[in-house]
Amino acid sequence: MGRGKIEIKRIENTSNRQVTYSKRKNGIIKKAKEITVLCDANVSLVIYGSSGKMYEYCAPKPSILIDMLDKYQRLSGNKLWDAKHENRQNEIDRIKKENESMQIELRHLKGEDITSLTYEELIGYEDALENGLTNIRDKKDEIPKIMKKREQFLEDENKHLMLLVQQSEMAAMGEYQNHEPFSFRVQPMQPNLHERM
Amino acid sequence: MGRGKIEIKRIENTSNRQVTYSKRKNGIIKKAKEITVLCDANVSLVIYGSSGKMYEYCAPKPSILIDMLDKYQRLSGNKLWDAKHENRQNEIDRIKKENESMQIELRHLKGEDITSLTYEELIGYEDALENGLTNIRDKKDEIPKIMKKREQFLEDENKHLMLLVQQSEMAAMGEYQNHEPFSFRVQPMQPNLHERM
DNA sequence: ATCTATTTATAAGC
DNA sequence: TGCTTATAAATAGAT
Repeated sequence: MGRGKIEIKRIENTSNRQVTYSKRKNGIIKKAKEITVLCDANVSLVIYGSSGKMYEYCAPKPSILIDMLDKYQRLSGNKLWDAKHENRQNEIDRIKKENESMQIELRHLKGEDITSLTYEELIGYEDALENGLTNIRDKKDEIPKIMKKREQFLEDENKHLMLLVQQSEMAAMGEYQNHEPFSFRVQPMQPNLHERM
Repeated sequence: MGRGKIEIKRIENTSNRQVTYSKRKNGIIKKAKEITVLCDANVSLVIYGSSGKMYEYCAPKPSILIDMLDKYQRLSGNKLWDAKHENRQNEIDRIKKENESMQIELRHLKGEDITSLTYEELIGYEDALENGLTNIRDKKDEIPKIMKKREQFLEDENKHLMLLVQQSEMAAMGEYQNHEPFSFRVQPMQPNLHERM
């Protein structure tokens, strides 16, 4: 419809294509709006020109779009975002299962809900608990030793500092006598000593 | 465009509205296809007539609808299904966190990764493990008792069955002599005895 | 963008 | 629905 008839095939001339795109896009949007009011239909319309990021959209209300598409999915059987969701749902299911089994294991280790366990399972848990207990106790027993060591270091550090203080005082007295500047820094011998045990 | 001009407002006559809907729907779809070919644009189009469940859809390929809408979301800032997804994502995050902390706890209970634990935490785990161990051992120790009990029952049952067998044999001999039918069923005394311990 | 000659879409009728 | 046709709308090409 226009000065000349055109074939329905890609318009090769770029600027022509752009112009036609723009005109027809408006036309479609207009039609969409018209059918919406004339026949109280719901229309969702999204158009992208190849020429970039332009898009247009039209519906009775934007907020309905999602509902329309939902409906579309249900009626057509075509999956839109459901496909995307499935993965997530699978992930959720998987994690939930993992979660549940861990919860059960934790409860069992705490000696809860063990009525249904077999003798073999009980032995397994017993071993695990004994093992854990051994490890925890070993670690726990290490700590007093570390503390003792630390105490020793602190004592040594104290002595060292005392010495430095004495030197400092002597130096200050010397400076007072000689009017010569003299300074130094107090450095801990064990800089990492205060880290967590 | 037609024999007469019409105002763009709801067509009150129902059958007229239906006809117009149908015609214009086809028109829009045609236009959508045309612009797709002419300007290599992407068009998604979903239409619902109020009159029911009818819908139509058009795009270069159905499969890209989802991508188009994704793009639309990103470009327009309008959230379509993202809103729906957010909930799920939150759920995943929440569960994952839960999962992780359980995993850590399990490892700690097994005596792994305990280097960073404080003395107090170690004591906590020690208590928990001792407690669990007590419970598990109690349960474990119960089992031989139950087995003994079960044995006893089985022995009793055996005796009972022996008796019945004897009676049966005697009855059979009687039947042989009297030619009178005589039957009964052997029932266990403890029907639930074979359940899991 | 704006203008028109033309093509297209479609309202009304059957 | 489908077909027809007079007419309204859309738009291709030019400005």
